[in-house]
Amino acid sequence: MLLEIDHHSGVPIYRQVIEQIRQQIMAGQLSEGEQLMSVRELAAQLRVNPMTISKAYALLEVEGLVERRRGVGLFAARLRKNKKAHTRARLLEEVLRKAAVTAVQLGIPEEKAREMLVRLYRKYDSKTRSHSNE
Amino acid sequence: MLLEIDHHSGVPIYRQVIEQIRQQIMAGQLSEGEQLMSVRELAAQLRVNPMTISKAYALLEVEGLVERRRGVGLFAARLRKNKKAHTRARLLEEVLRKAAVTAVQLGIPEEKAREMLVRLYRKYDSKTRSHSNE
DNA sequence: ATTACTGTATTAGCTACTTAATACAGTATA
DNA sequence: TATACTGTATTAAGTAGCTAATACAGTAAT
Repeated sequence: MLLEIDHHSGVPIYRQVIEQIRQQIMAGQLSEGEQLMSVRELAAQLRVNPMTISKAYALLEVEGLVERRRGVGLFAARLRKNKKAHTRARLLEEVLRKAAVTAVQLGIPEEKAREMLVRLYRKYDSKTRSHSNE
Repeated sequence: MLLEIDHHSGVPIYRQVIEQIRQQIMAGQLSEGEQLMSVRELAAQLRVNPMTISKAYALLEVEGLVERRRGVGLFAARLRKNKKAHTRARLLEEVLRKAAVTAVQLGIPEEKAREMLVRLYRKYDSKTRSHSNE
């Protein structure tokens, strides 16, 4: 498991941890049931206080993405395929909802909003593919 | 000009002011060149410190949506139609970009993201229409 | 110049959030 | 029980952001 923290981005450390672990789980890079690095281990790697990691883990558990077992460790939750797809859809819906509200408020036609999304999707999709070959 | 502030939403007052005025300008409810309420007037109406309003106005000017003239007042900017459309597109693109990145990261197909956007758009579009008849 | 409006720079206090230090608690193994 | 790992509750310090009080500055009309 590789995480990178940008201490100068302004984004809180615990949120960076959450986002990166969430994506690794959602993208299948972390197998279900697999044990994650311990609080202290990850804290040492990132040169950060253990409580900061513990907080990130706690919020990931609320999301249902990991299971914490005191004295044992932290494990990627075993999600049903349905659950996994559902979680993905929920995460996407959050951001798409904001976009939809904005479009409606500004009086931008559905078609134009749709085209803009597709253009942006393809832009980032191609970026991702090129990165995966590095 | 009618604004409503929710002091308990957690959203800073100045941002609530910005968002509501921005929307009123973008939706054409505020004519171009029209004078807006003065800093002190709006501050009194919202029972807020004048500097809070001034800050909101300052940021709206950076966006190019209003013009401040010290000693005179604040006016809705005279935007070319192109400029107006451009501003709208920029505002929408900001939120759509986040959605596109999320969709790509989660491996959600373009088609599904597009369908979800359309569904949400229609949902909020119909809500807006029904409200305008109240 | 005076008056009465406009907006604003500075400063300070408050609050919420983030992070960290410490001490504590659960589990597994010998 | 002893040890060595796990995670965690409490507390406090630091920081950033928001709001407000005050005094200041520009404009217009008298």
